[in-house]
Amino acid sequence: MSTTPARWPRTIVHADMDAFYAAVEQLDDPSLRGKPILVGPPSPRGVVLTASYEARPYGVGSAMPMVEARRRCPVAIVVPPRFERYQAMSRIVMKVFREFSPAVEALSLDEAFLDMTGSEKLLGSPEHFGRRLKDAVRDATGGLTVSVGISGTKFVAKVASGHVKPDGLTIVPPDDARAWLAPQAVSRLWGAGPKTAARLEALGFATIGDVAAADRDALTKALGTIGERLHALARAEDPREVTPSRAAKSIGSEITLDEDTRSREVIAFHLRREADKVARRLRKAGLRARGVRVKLKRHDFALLTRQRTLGDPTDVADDLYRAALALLDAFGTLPLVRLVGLAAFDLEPAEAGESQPHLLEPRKRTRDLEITLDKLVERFGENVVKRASALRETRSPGGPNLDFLRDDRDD
DNA sequence: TCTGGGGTCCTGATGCTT
DNA sequence: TCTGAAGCATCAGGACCC
Repeated sequence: MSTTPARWPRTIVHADMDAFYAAVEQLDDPSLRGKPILVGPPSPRGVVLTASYEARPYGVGSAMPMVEARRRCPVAIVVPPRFERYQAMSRIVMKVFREFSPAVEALSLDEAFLDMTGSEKLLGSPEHFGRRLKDAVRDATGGLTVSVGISGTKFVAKVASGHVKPDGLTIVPPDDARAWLAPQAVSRLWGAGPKTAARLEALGFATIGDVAAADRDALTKALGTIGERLHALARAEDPREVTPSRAAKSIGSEITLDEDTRSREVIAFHLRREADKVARRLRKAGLRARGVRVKLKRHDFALLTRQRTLGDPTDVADDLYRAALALLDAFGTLPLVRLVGLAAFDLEPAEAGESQPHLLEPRKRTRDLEITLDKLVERFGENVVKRASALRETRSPGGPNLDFLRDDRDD
């Protein structure tokens, strides 16, 4: 075994903040420290985004329905998410990462890969720069901890960062990677979710070592290309590079309704709001879309989608909304739905200037701003607007229930 | 337990073009 | 002009990740 990075073909670090949203809340509010907290929306159909480590012994975790999490952990304090605050803290963390390597690939707000290949002369052994990275994050954030995995590939580094949590540091020399992975469950393979893991287990593969030892062609025949990929990962073969930035391929927004509906008017009302949000984000990103996709989730959780290519690329809410209405017709008789979503895809850069909010043509801004309460009532009818407003009021009690009507600012 | 919202990638079916 | 094959693009759905 060698932990001397000079002998490593590549040195990849995966850094994963510990219970990030919950940790930020505990950092900002000392009264929450040391207590079980659940970060998640107060909506009756919400799920837990992050549970603090104090809450986890009660059997709660991410993606668990909030109702169930509160049943399991009645003493937990529920905190609504503050994404702007998490984004601000994430920028601080990513800045620390970039002080260690110019090649930082953010996977989400709270985790990133760093390519540290060749940095051993400057920063010493993986143990040494791993500890320095953790200390730097703690100092820059005022106390947040990060778990770090270091190995020769992205996949092994990622599994390693999750090996000891919170505040862990796990180093897996490339020569040891395959043996280190071998006893772990197949569900730890990147790309093997519940369905694929169940199929692997049905085929007799319980551990990553079992997959590594399998015949590649047989695995590919049984599972398709995913089988080939999992076989390579299980053998610690992962040539993917750390890529600092990737262009977005789609921008979408969706909302789970507090009550299921089959009303075209109510669904159209929500599509209008999602179109406004998506258009605003397109302009902020300096992008226009060539395609629009509408997503409906049925009451039984089956997903239905319809998409179309637009004649001209757009970043205007009205264009997205018109396309969405046409797609709504393409569904035919509407089922009982619980979620309404709209996404823009086939993105391309907007022409210079048009992406800047302050440079938008007055006519274009007027087109987005023209959705006033009167227009909504005219378009959907008073009852629909009242119903949608009432639903919103139940989600944001006390708040101005139609504030989104003015929400055209490019924040 | 009863399931969010943001995405990416893959697959099979279908339709268009050559 | 018609037909079939091949290649490509588009669409809908599924699985996955954080």
